[in-house]
Amino acid sequence: ETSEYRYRMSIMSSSPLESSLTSSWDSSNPYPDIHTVMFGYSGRLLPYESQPQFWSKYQVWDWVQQIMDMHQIDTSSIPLQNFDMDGHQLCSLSYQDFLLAAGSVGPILFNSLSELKWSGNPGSVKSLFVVTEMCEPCLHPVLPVASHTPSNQRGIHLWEFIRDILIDPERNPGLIKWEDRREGVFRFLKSEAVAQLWGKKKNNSSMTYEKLSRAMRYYYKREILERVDGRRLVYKFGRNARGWREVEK
DNA sequence: CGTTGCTTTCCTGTTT
DNA sequence: TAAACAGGAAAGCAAC
Repeated sequence: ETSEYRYRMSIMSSSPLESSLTSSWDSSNPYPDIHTVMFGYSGRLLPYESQPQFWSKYQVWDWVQQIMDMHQIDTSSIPLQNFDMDGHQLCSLSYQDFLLAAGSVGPILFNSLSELKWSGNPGSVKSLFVVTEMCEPCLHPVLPVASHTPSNQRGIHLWEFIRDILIDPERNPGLIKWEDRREGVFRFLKSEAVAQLWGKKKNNSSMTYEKLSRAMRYYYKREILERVDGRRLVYKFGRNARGWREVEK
């Protein structure tokens, strides 16, 4: 497994991906550890680790955003809703489909996907072993998703929506990151993307971080959130926020 | 129908 | 300077 590991690392180190990842991971830490470089945010598995046709729709989003980052394109310049699909659907898109979905960015995404289709790692037993060894969520399994994704209850609250993205790193496409897991401190990495996703949930295509953050500020009074001063895009769960701790119930 | 809770929208001003 | 932060004010809306 050592050779495969070195192979992976050499790919990662020589690509623009590394700088893209480390800069958005934590600007205060110039020396990201192996875990960070290999798995990115929240210990999640990078979509590059498997074949695109098997990506979840969250991994598709992740891929789109990382390609945009690599090309220094603002994520908000294309409607991410157009990529609300899983890897299988993504792989069946034509060049024309990409043009329609992403305009001038379409060809970039199309070419990137074409490359991945050819060089995609089949996902061997060894790579799965490495993932199991290093993936934090595997060592500390989160509570069943069903208890947090209300199928019977209508109308999810914003803070629950944020929490559910955070506690399920597998599905968190680098949108929000824990700053201090135990204390419940977290930071928005892609504020506008989170707003779009929230808007999608509420069937509101005009949602922005500006408006989302106003709702977040209302949570301070209700002690669902606590203030974190001087740190942009950073929030902290308060005493009235439930279901975010690692050991809770 | 009216109330209530939770936003959503808009705004002006301040801070980073 | 752009992006966030702060809140007041008021509208929207679904549940009750």
